[in-house]
This record gives sequence, structure tokens and C-alpha cells, in this order.
Amino acid sequence: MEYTVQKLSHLAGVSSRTLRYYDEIGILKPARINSSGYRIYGSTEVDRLQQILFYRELGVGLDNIKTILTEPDFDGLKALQVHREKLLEKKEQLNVLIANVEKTIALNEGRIIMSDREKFEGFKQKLVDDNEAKYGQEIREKYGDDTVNKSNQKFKGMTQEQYDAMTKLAKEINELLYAAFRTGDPAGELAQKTADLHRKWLCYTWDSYSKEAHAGLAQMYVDDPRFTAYYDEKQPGAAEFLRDAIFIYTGQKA
Amino acid sequence: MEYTVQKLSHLAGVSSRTLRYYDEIGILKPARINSSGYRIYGSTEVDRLQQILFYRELGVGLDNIKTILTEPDFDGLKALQVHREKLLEKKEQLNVLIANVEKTIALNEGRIIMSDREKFEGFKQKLVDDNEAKYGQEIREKYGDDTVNKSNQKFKGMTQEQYDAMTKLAKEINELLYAAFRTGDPAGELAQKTADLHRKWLCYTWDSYSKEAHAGLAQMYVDDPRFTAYYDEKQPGAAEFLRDAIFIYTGQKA
DNA sequence: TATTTACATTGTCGTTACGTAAAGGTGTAT
DNA sequence: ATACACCTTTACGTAACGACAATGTAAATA
Repeated sequence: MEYTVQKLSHLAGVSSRTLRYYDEIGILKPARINSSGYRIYGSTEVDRLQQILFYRELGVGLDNIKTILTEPDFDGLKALQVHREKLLEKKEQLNVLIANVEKTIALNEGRIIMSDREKFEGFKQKLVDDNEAKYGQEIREKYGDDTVNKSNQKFKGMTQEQYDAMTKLAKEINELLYAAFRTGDPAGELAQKTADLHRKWLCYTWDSYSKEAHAGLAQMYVDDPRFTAYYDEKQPGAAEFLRDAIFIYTGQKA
Repeated sequence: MEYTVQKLSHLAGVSSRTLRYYDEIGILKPARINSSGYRIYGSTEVDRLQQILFYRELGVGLDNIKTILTEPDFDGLKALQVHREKLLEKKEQLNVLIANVEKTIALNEGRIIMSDREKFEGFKQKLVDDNEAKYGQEIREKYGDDTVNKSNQKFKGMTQEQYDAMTKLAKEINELLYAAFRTGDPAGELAQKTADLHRKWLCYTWDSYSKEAHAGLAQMYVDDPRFTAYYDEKQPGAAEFLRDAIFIYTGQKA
């Protein structure tokens, strides 16, 4: 039995364009070309196309399918296992996406019916989540899961009053930082007051305070452009200045 | 605070190419262009970029993000809900893919250690699954879930002897069909014998036989190119011939 | 000050797996 | 003879950039 593109395409449930494309990329060549230049496929090609479609249904890329079908001693099983891993990864990513979207939807919907108290809880949760998404991996690598979890727990355990106080303190720190920056002296009184307030601010969420950790965080403010951006937003150089001040405050040598 | 492409890209954790692309598609224009033609971004643009990245993280397409951010009274919540539906669909597809890949892996792995008996069971299961994947929806729509499930159950309940007999019968039918086809007479003895054997073959899996269902199936052999291909593989026109023979056999008017 | 280095610009091609024309030749039925 | 279905190649479009190339500009250094 012989087939033209159209016939074979109907038979297999794919488009004729697909068959031409498969010819083009060399994954399925016709058995022969007739005198008019038509592609003619035989039963060998039908079988091969079925194999192709089988792997395609599994979401394997055409490039990989080509390898699987072309190399006779290729380990198709291993290829499938690798492919499976990829699919599982994709699934995980999708799950995270869905969770985030749902959380966002819930937050938005909640804006109408959530009580102030609940709103606040959700807001804190969102802050923690966002923070995790942004810095989670790096910070956890640096400080360890336990430290980070405790910090998050402490944050979520705060009352609204504590949270407001923390926010207010952060604002004060910022203002003080910019004032200190204008003095240009990280060892000066203003700068050292800023460093002290910063320590106090940290203690809202840190389970235990250490000068080393404080100095480490300060260095990160400079190293990580995303943190730098926060402090440099209104005053370029502020992040570096804060680090210098904290280094002096903690007795770290610069 | 003002940023060049590089600065902003570091700040936001995207590439400068991305920023140029976002400018190009009009989703994020720089605040101004300086005398050297450099793109200069301000804090307004930083905010907007953050919004863009937020939605991007959720997997929303740039086109949709553009709409969400541009139209001031656009319902972002509804967009997210629609998006959520899409994600869930994707997840479902992924789950099916993963299940199939795993089944295939299991089958392949099994080839080594499976006993002949287990091999046979797995093979039957695979045939049922493949059949479901190929024709499941249409057949279930046509005959109802109950009929199809019973058929599958009956098939899986077969012993190897029964299965072998069924396979042998199928082969006989094919040979008989081609012989009958050469007579050209669907009402002739050979063709009617073929139709009778076909009924017998069906009863291996059909819970109950009816002439209407038999004729319906015969018609489907002609209507569905994937079925047609099976019978027409060696002899074009065989599917149609078989239908005619069965119509006569069942007393259906053609 | 001259030169290097870092960064800016636009433009173009490549990526996946085809869909969708366009322009023109072929096969078959009426 | 003509209509109509089907074939061919060529080539642009898709999403969201990455990776060059060729060239201009700003800042740092010898």
C-alpha cells in the first residue's frame, strides 16, 4: 500500500505540512519520490510515523525522537526516564505557579471580605512568601534552613502592633541613613545610631543576634544588586555607606 | 534615581536584552532617551517592571501582561482566574503525559524480568490503553461508558488461549476478507462468511451482540480513516467492502 | 592624553513545531 | 476543455528572548 502526503496525513491524523516538515528535518523520509515530485510513503514509513507519534504524544522533542529512532542501539528506556524527570520538574514548577496564582487571587478576592486582622495575616504571609521566592535559596544556603524558618516564624508570629513598630523603625532607619550619608562619615554619631537601630530592627525577626551575622548581612546589601537597589533607590551609595557603618559598629575590619 | 539598561537589568535580575525587547514590544518604555541614545529608566519604570515580573512569574504571557497593565480598568483578578484555569489544564495534560511515560517505562523495564504470564497481562493492558487513547472518546460517545468498560474488562479477563484464538481469528478474517474482496461480491459466500467470522470475533469482547451495533461499527471502519487504514493497508477498498458485506449480513440497507 | 575596558546602540539570525498563504505544476472527473 | 482536488517549493509568522555582529560612547587607567 502506498500513500501520498494527504492520504498518510489523514491516516495518521496529522497535517500534510507536518509530513513535509518531518521530511525536511529528516525524521521521516518518503519511500520514494514519483516522476511528478510527489512524496510516496510505504508501510515502513507508516510504522515509523507511528513510532514518532508515540514518542511525540509523550511530549518528547522531535530532535530526541530522531535520536531514539535513528541510533539502533540507543537506550530508549533511559531517554524516557530522563524525559520523565523533566516532566516531573515541569509539574513541580506548574504547581508552584498555580499555588501562587491562587494565593494572589485569594488575596485580591479577600480585599473585599477580609477583616483587617485577616488582611494583615495574609499580608504578612505574602511578604514572607515573596521574600522566600526572591532570596530564599541564597539566604537558606548562607544561614541554613533552621535560622530562616525561625525568622519567618517569628515574623508571622508578630502582632500588628509589633509589625507596625517594625515598619516604623525601618522608616526611621532609612531617614537616619540618608541623614548620616550626607555627613559622609560612617564612624560618626548619626551613622552609628543608624547601625544600632538596624540591629534593633533585625532583632524583630532574628532569633539570636551576632555581630558576624549582622556584618554579613551588611555586606550582602552591597553584593546583591537587589538589596542594593532598596537602599540606593533614593540615595546612590547608601547601601555601601550602611555597610561601612555596620562594619565599624560590629568591629568588623573593612 | 536613574538607571541605564545594565543597571536596571542587574537590579531586577533580567538581561539587558530583555529590557530592550520590552521596549520594542512597548510593554516597558524608558523614561527618556539621553543625548547618546541610551535608555534611561526612572523609579516609575522600576515599579512597572516589578509588576511585569510579578505577572511573568505567574506564567502570564507578555501580551496579557501588557493588557493588564495598560488598561486601567482591566479586571486583573478575572485575568488571573482565567490564567489559573489554563494552568490547571496544563497540569492535567502533564499528569496524563507522566502517567503514560511511566507506564511505558514500566513496560520496558518489565520486559526483562516479567514472566510470560505477566508480560501477557501487561500487553493486554497496553492494548486497551492504546485503544483508549486512540478511539476512547469517540467510542465512548457512541456506545456509552458502560459498554466500553465492559468490553475492556472482558478483554482483560481473557486467558492467553482465548487471546491467541482471537488473534488467530482476526488473521483468518483478514485473509478471508481479501479473498472475498477479489470476488467483488459482498453478498457472495466468501464475503458473508467473513462477516460471520467478524461477528464471532466481536463477541470475544462484546458483552452483547446486536445487528445494529455490528453495522454501526462496520460503517465506522469506513468513516474513520484510522480504522480504514487498518483494513486498507494491504488492499485499498477492503474496508468499504467489509462494510457492504456486514450490511448485507445484518440486513442493514446500504 | 592615548588607550583600554566596559557599556551602549541597532540589526539580524536562531530557537520549536509547525500554520498559513502564495505561486505554480499535476491528476482526475465531468 | 475546464473545473477541482491535490501536489510542489518558498517563505513569513509564532513567544520570548539568546547570541552574535558592527559600531558608537563613557569611564578608567598608563
